[in-house]
Amino acid sequence: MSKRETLMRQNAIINKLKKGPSTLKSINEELALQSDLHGYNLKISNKTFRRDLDDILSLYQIQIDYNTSNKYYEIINQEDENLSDRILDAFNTLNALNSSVGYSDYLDLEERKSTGNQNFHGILHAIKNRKQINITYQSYWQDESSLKTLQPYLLKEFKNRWYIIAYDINKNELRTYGLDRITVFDISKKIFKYPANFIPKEHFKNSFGIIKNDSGKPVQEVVLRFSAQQGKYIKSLPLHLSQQILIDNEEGLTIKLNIYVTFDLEMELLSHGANLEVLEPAFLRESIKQKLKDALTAYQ
DNA sequence: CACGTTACATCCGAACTCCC
DNA sequence: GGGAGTTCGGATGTAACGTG
Repeated sequence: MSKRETLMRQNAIINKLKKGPSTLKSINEELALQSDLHGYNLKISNKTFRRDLDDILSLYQIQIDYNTSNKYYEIINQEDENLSDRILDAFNTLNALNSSVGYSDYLDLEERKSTGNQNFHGILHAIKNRKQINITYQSYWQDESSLKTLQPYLLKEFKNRWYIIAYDINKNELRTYGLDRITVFDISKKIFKYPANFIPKEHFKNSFGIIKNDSGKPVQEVVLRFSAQQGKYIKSLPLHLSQQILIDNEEGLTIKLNIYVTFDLEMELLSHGANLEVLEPAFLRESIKQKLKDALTAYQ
């Protein structure tokens, strides 16, 4: 059974359950149907089905549980649907590209900088099998590239870039690395233990993007006032899960976030320019004010 | 009774090696 | 360089026991 069949099978299980809860029997029927449709053999034993559920949880962050009272399987965590959808999407794209080998004359792919996706499968494999990885990493901030040994926990997408959340053996702490900055990648044979207390969703609960907390300050109540026009956009596409609307009228939109003040949050706030006023906390208001002043001096 | 867990044997594809 | 043979590790299935 090829790796692609495994991926297709797990995709089929997820898609089936996304349509609604299912008994094991009807999942097996769906797999048999898909096998006929695509000419693959996706039919499996109960044991492999169990293993697939574990894999789906660790790879796609989708939890599938058995509902004892109703006697069916169902997807439990729908809140983080975006992340798992994106991972599924990436998988499908990769599969399509993999199966297109030999067709390069007929495919004209968009030119773009590598996002590090070539390591996607390998890293997922390492996360799933709890294998340490060795990477050569070229930081944005340093000229020299460095060798790192990581225990990978999670792949996360943020603003069209992919990041790996991993425990850095040498630094002795949890770090985030951009896939596009990884120049050399290999999977070691060393197995690590996935920490029971690490819950990916919880880890980034109070973070804006992929930086957990670089200021060392506790979670802040950040109050922001947007122009009425920009407010419409912010309402339809909230900045953060914790976003609460305080005031919403023709003068503007005031919102509150419970969030760490990080570098990437400040960059986001600055990108809204004159459409945004930071009200609280005071240190953030001051920091943004200073950065805007600095920006202005370049034009004087 | 149906699912969950653990242990172990088996199978198969991928990678490696060797030879022509 | 590539085809045949070999090795190895990961994926799968079977079975036995646990659990609620």
